[in-house]
Amino acid sequence: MDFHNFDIGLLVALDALLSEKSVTRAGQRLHLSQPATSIILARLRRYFGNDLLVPVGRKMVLTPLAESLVQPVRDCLVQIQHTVASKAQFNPAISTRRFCLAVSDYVTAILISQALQEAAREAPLTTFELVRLDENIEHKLEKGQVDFIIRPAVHALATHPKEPLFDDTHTCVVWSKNPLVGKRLSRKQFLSLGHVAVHFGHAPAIFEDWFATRYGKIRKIEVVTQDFEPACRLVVGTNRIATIMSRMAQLCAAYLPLRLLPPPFAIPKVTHCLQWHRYQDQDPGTIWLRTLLKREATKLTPMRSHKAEHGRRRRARIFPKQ
DNA sequence: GAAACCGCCCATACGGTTGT
DNA sequence: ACAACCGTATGGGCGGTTTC
Repeated sequence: MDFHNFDIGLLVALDALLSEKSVTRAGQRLHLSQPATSIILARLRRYFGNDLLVPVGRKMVLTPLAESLVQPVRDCLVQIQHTVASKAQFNPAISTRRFCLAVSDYVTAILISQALQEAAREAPLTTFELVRLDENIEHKLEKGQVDFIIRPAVHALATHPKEPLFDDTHTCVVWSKNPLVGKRLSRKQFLSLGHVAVHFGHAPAIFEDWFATRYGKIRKIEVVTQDFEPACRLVVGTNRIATIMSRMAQLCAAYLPLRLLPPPFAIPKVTHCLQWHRYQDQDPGTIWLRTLLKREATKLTPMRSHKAEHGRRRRARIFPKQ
């Protein structure tokens, strides 16, 4: 193939220039000086026979040709990045690779903490970065800045592969000394209490979304937090209630004065799935971590529905263990 | 309102460094 | 030795702010 002196360095610089729309900022991103970046821009202009970036007042704007290059150039770089990674051998025993996972505190608590213990045994030199499920997370996956996203399957992207990991139900959480709630929770009580809601940046947690769609804004949401664990802490010492994933509720109840109650609504089970970039589908390192996460997920105890749980407790009272 | 000033940004000239 | 690339210094354009 003849690229007429167009090398991958120019492609990386073009990507920086197109996304930053500034020679100075592109230079900072490329760890080059502004003049060096300006010369690269001049080379790109000669190559394409187009100004690419033109000054409008104090800003630089993209020409139509440059606009048309933004996504193809990005796709091309992501594909190169993943191709290079997939060609490299992955040996867990000696790999120093860094994996970036976008997860909630809930997934970290119930799955990732265990999975990383196993990873430390199999691949002691690998490192991990856990990032929040913020509004840019899909963009970060597209750009190759995040290797995996673990979140409810209903939020998964259709454009990238995914695999279900585990199911969970919802549980209502109140302070153990909450005087307004007994052993059971009625719909009337649920609606009369102040609520602690969980929102991940721009998006509400799956229960909040489900409830709002079904019943509208009929709850008193008194506190909004970004994670599940703080939601549990924020009901302690108050008459508030939080509705969160059951495994997280059980974990928190082990060290916080909480009472767990079945929700007075039939909330559907939530399937959490693992998602990765389509270009990483054959990457040996990604396959290793996918396999490990899937294996750890199967070790999670299956969640009983609350109806079954009630029945089990009743049977336990009737037929106590000897 | 106009001029002066300032800050930001880009392009160019020039010299140093590095690899072939 | 030469080419390629980089950084520093510098100049010019532009817009915003200040001063008169």
